[in-house]
Amino acid sequence: MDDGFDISEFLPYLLNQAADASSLEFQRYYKSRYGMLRTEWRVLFHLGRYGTMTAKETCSRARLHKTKVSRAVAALEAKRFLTRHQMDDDRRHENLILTKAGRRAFDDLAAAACRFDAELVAGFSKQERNILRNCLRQIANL
Amino acid sequence: MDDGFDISEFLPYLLNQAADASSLEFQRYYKSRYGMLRTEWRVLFHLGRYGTMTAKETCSRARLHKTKVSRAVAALEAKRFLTRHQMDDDRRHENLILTKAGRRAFDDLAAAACRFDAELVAGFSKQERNILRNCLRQIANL
DNA sequence: GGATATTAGTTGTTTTTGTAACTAACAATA
DNA sequence: TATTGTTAGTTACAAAAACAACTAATATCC
Repeated sequence: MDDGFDISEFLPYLLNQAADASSLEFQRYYKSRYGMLRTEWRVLFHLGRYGTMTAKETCSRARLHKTKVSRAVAALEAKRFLTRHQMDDDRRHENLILTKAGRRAFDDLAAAACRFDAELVAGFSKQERNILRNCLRQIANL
Repeated sequence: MDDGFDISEFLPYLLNQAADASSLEFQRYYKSRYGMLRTEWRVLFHLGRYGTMTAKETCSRARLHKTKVSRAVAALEAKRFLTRHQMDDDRRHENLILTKAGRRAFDDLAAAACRFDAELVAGFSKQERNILRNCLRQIANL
């Protein structure tokens, strides 16, 4: 039964620990600065990065359940970070559009993310960085 | 402001997506098979891998808050996967010891973890695997 | 056109987590 | 030996997540 596999090297375990550790500081940043929750940041991030889209599209892109997105959108709307625009051809769809304030928040958070990211990979070589991100993208099916 | 950093490459984002994706199947396994929660698996994992220890030690090793560990230990005890043994020299400490059933569950889950892990890294070279795990360990401060 | 099925999104209810306050055992100090 | 402080662990309550049931708009099929 012992084929030399050490459970402490279990990838999901390492990934979860690394994800938690790496998110901590940034989480504090958007939480204290904008009172945002994780899911709200995720939605803002996708709208800021990929542009206007519907809630449905946000779900599949961000891999979030529709109830989570629904509540995050409501929260971002309450903060005046986005507005909803019902489509005429199908009134079930509503496009989510960032406001000026939403865009500003995204820009600020993206800049902060850039700084945090640089810190995280500071100790890694160019090659390590590339391999790391490539592997992660593959594991995440991104 | 645009220094060429693409937020979709943000490490905490990739890490969280990869962690979620990689944990999914395994989570289903221990949930359906043993009705275990994530934190319970974590505690079982540390006791199985590193042997008998107190709840406190489990907290720091697994990086879990004491309330989470307290509840997980209670749940594992209810499942008869571990027993508590109060220490005579300091009755605040209680050692957590896996039962036969607890050991069996750990062995089974460790074997399953091994299989899942192999699947996850199947597409990666030896070098990629090493770099990936090394980077993750560093990011997680493990 | 009207019944039925789908789809986008919301709301309500139950679990699980996070935070803070608590108890019990021990330690240190006057 | 009372007083104060610290530590291990639990419990109570508030916040957040997960899951299921719901509404409203549209599409499909008869």
